[in-house]
Amino acid sequence: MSQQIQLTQVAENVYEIPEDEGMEVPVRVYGSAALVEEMQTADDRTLSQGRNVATLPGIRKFAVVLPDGHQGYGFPIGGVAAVDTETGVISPGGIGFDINCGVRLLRTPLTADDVAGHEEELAERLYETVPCGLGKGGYLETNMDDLRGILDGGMEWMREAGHATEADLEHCEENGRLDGDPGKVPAEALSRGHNQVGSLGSGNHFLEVQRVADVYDAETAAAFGLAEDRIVVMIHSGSRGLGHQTCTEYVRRFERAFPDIADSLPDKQLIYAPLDEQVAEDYKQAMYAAANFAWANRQAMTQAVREVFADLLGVNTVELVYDVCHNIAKEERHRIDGGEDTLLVHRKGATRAFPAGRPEIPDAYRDVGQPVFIPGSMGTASYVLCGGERSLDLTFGSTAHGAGRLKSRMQAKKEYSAGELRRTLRERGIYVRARSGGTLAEEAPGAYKDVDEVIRVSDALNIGTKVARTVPICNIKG
DNA sequence: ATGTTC
Repeated sequence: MSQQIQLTQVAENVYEIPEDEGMEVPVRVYGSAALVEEMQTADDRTLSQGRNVATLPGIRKFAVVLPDGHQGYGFPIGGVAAVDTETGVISPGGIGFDINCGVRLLRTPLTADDVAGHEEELAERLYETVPCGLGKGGYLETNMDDLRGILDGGMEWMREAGHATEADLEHCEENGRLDGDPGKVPAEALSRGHNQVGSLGSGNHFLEVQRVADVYDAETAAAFGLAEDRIVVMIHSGSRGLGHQTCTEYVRRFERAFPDIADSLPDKQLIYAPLDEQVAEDYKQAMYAAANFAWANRQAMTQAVREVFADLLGVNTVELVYDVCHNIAKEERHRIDGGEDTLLVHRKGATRAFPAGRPEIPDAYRDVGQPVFIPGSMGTASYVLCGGERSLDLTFGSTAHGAGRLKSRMQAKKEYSAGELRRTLRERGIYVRARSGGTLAEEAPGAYKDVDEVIRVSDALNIGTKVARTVPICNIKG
């Protein structure tokens, strides 16, 4: 059924779908031969979706598919589309249903020896303290007024309410706040979100206690406050039901407002709104408000982690290294063909990876480069990278966001058994506490690409360079 | 990803 897309190799780890009829720009695909081959298997729509993205009005330079690219709603997950802010469009599929899904890393003063023997207890306490899985309940109790404050203020509201420090804000992309309008968030999204502040969610979301197993770049690691054997905590979560409902409703609004656009698309899921339309601006404002919610959510879980580490291990200095978004669109200045332009950069399953010097990077890291966190699949390694010097030229300042799914959730559920996975992990000293066995099977390492390979490509291309590798000690998930 | 199927 699916038509085979022809790729041309242009350099080591760099491939291209040449521009042809209907495309505004070519598609750049970054990956090793093995990773690119996985995108070319029968019925895989990653590359045809990449090609569809290249037809978007106002898209500049090239559509990007990253080494972890796999098929998603309309757009590939692991993709970047940068559009002109005047002639371009905004597309919910280029941002993702989980608005401002992202990853934050916390560092503790502990080493592996300090937590030895406490692994299971730690997993249990974290599991009890951070609501996970589908449905209602968050670590933080919030009413509707609080929710509006969160949607407007993000991490700033959290600080004013006593749930975040100034240092937390300073170590967050955008300082944990974008200028959105809570009034543009659909009422149903509000009702789904108001009691989910500080909740993990399901699927590939997790909270993991990790040990820094390898350091590749000691100087940069030191700048990030990391060293070998140090205990860190990684949180991967997003905007829960609120972001999902916001995306769903604006997809519907766009379809209704622009039936002619909907009819003309190569894929219905590519639906977009021209940026000069009011509904495009409304979606952007709602998306930024939902992004603020996601930051508050990750911050609330950070407070839960602090509570557990203080109670259980007497540790009162759990500090935020950084917090990255991997499902968002932001206006940024980029150089194309010698000129500098303001572009709306859609990153879906793509992490901003700005090199040293960019004004967006917080003071603490500006001379080094932006920290980037890339979780592997459950039970494998995760990576800390640093924004690379070539990222602005190759990927609009972006790199991958994870291992990248290889098998569908349904296929994984058929192939793997939760009990066996739990046993295998435990034999390796990793405690996994999950609310649902189904989720465990869906997230089996075999369902994902090889994260080491994804990282190797990012490092070799110098879009995000290797700083450290972390391995799990205990993991909680929905 | 998701009150996992409007």
